[in-house]
Amino acid sequence: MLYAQVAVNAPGAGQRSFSYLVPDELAHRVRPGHAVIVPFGARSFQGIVLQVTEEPDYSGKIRPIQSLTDDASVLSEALIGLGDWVARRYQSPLYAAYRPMLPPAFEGRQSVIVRVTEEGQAAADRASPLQAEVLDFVLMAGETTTTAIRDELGARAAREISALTGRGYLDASEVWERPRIAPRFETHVHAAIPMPDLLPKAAQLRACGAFRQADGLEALAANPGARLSDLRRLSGASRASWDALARDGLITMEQREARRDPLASRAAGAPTADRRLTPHQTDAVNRISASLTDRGHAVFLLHGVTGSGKTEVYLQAFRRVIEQGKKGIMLVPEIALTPQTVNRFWERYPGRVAVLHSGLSLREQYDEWRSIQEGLFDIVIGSRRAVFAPIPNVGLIVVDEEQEWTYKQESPTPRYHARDVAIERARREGAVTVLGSATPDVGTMYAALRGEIQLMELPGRITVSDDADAGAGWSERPLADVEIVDLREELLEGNRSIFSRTLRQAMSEALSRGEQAILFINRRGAGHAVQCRACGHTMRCRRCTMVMTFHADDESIACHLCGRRRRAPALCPRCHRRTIRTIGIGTERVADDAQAAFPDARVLRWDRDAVNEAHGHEAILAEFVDRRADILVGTQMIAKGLDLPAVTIVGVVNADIGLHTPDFHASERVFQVLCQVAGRAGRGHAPGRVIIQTYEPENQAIQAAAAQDYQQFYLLETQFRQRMGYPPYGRMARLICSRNSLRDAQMASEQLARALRSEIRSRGLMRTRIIGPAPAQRERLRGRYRWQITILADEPTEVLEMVALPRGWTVDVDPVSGG
DNA sequence: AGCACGCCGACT
DNA sequence: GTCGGCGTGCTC
Repeated sequence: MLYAQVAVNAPGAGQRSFSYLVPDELAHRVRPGHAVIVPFGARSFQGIVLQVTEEPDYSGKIRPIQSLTDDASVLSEALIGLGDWVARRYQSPLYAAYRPMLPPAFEGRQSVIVRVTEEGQAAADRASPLQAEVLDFVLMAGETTTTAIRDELGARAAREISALTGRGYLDASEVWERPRIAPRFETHVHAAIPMPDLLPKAAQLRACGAFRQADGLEALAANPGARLSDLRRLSGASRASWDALARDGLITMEQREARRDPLASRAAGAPTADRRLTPHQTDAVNRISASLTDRGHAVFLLHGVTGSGKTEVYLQAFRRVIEQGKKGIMLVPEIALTPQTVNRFWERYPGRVAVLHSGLSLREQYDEWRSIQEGLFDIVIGSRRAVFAPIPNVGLIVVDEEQEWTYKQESPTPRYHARDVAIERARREGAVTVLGSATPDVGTMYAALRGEIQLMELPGRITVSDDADAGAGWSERPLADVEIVDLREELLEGNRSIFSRTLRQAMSEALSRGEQAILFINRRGAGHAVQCRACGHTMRCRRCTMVMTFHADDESIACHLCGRRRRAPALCPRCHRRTIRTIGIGTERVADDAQAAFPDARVLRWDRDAVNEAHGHEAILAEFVDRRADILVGTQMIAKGLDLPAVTIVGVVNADIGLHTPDFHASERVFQVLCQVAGRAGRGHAPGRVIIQTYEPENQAIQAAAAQDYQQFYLLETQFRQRMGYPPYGRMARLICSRNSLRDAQMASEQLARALRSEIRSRGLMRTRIIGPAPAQRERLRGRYRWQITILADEPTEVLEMVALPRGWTVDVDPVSGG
């Protein structure tokens, strides 16, 4: 007898796998990685076979697997092991850990088919009016589904179904609807007789009066192996004629899987040549390459400022990987914001790069996934989920801008960090990981300084010359010149504008030279909170208690957490005076003020709102790159890896925003984003200038960013982290409980905190701390109250496994934001 | 989803 | 004492 260990997609299946009997008729087909349907409690669910054994792993009753949904394996052995690690590390349900690895649209829908029984046909008078209505409906339809009953007769009627099945009046059976996206096949036609015989045979058929078949054979002679649909269009021969040709043994038809290639529209020209490397780049490529060959896994941190040539190192490292017959994964923080990186990969390796992202249609995602699994691509580029790409034979995983928090999945579970998963996956598959950053995550640098990660520095910025006469080469460029402007002094001297005199003058000089400027704000939305100047009341979301943001375009206020939107009030709801104003600054306000200050300049706004309304990222970006705008106003998005040579001035409108959020990463984030923004200036031949405006010029994160001094920041920040016991000096896990009432949330979290503390005391764990309970950073979310407990420990997972987590709690291991 | 189990208050 | 409501945990 064969038994299968299955990860079941059922709520409450938890972190365990379940044993099932493999029915004899499936014995030779069920393998690890296959998708199955299994009974679980009263219903059946989809599952993934993790292991097939001869002995059961469970002593209770074992039920058989119901069916196999796909003959192809959806998960490799390596990914099965990785999913187990993800579930443990991030305390997620087992099946959930596999979900990001599965093909798009994998999960089918269960539907229940109902039929009226003989008993039910005679029972109309014994049922309630509502039940009789249901019976009538089902009887009329002959056979229907519970969803159809709900749609036609309403939810109340649908609730009667179980009563009716219980009394034997209805017969219910479950079916699994095929996943909406199944592989699409298309028919290709081949000649079954020698090619030179085709045309004579066609003439012969024509002589017998089979004109259509003759036309078909002629078309086939000109296009051997073509798709049936194309041949039908070319020849005019119907499907019946082709079937006749096949029946007579003149042709054969082959079913081939049809694919749509999302990159197909891009011209596949000759690949671009590798650029000449600096000595530091050469050294980096060689070190990566050397560890590829010795099969041991290695992790590198490639530390270099923006413009130091990290991408070229990745590109040439991938070449070494491909030369060894292996493949690679390239992770980027957000695919829509890094079109230039994607293009460089595509141009260097035309036709061999797959792109995985949510912008594709489901069908495209599915096709891409299948092609990757079959090994048709050498490199997969994508955002965090691509770390789970079904690529066989991984040799290298690159995590570009590894400090970005978009690599952390916040919800739904599994709340994984793609950088850490990348390292683990590479370790399991004997591959190399390269983390790249200008401002590495404090934890990554800490690991590098401890020798767990090999550090490679790319000092300086380089300019690549593609001048053919001079030969492709490079030269060093200075970093931008950064200065801090104290906004308090501006205010004292009567300047109430958002532009300091320094920034205004620098911008006007740059614009008069025909250069471009960027204005950066560390947040999105129009003029921020809405506040009454008379009584100080601020408009907050009733469900989330978040400050609501004013949007000038439709005079509305919106909660950026739950999306609730309403008209901006004209009167203060508290004191009923007409003294409502917006406070803070948003992109709209900055764009308006910039336009007023520089009336001749063309101002362009780039933030999530502008992108959603008008055109896509690439369109807005192209407008600026093509010099159809002079000033670009934007949020974090403009800080990402854009190459904008004509920008010579970058103004940070208010560097303080974000410094005071209740999250231990606050300084690190401000430092990182300021460094990134500073890197935008002077990427061309003209020198760049960065002006950071702040009310807090003595802040050390701002000073370190202005000095572009990573080391200074690192030393400062690690002192703080060590003093507080924050990561990387120990790891963190956050537990959040969400309840309908404040009292429940508070009581539940106090109870759990007590249980955890007593557990820790009785085991004598000295290096484990429980912080809280406290209201979560977002105390109210979607109408529920949220409280949190924070665990600091060397291995928070161990602490979590000591106490069974009650219902209604979520766990975030290695959180990157405050609850 | 549907069932078993245990806890608590209302009744015989 | 028993009955039953309901919250909680379990389903290979």
